[in-house]
Amino acid sequence: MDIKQKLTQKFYTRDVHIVAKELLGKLFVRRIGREIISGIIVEVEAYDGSIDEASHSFRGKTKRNEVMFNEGGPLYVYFTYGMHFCANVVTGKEDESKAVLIRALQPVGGIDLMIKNRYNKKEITRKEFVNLTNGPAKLCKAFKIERAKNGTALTGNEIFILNSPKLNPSKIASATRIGIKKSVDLPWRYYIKDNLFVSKK
DNA sequence: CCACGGATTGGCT
DNA sequence: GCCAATCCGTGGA
Repeated sequence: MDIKQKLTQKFYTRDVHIVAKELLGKLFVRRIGREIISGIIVEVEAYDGSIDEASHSFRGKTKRNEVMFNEGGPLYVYFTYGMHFCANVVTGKEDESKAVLIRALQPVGGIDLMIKNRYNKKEITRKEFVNLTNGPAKLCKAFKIERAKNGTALTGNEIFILNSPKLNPSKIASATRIGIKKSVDLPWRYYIKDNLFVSKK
């Protein structure tokens, strides 16, 4: 079957909510030179520029959000709070401006390098391990994703996502999104139930 | 465990 | 000038 295959553009050009839910359980992979870092996607949020006031693209295209207006496939990386980067998977057709924020990963491969990237040390506590990738800016730090990665094609070999069987819907929960002040009631956050690395129930 | 506030840049009103 | 799709340390229960 198509286990362990890289997701293709066709996967990303579909509806943002379908893509968001199907991304759960898939392996997010980052190659840095010869090293590989990877983690299972366990929490995401959908943003829809056409009807969603919380979306960066709700008020139209700007220099900052222009990647969101591409056809599904690239990574949209934004800078916020003066110090953090967060990563989104752009979905849908050209000019739709819909994207999926990656909120949390369960570390799988390259964990030593993740720890170095995030804490700049070797030994960490159990609490620090749980905090390695359980938030959108935390995982970007661990995976070395910053401004220069904005627009990176997920069909390339630097940042990509590997396919895996679709999760049973009973394992997926939906809830309101975190950290926004507009469109607060939309239940567009999706996460894997009972996973240790989900940022918030 | 929870609540609160400071950090710190840059986008856009 | 305002404030953000966040994180972390502090202080109290």
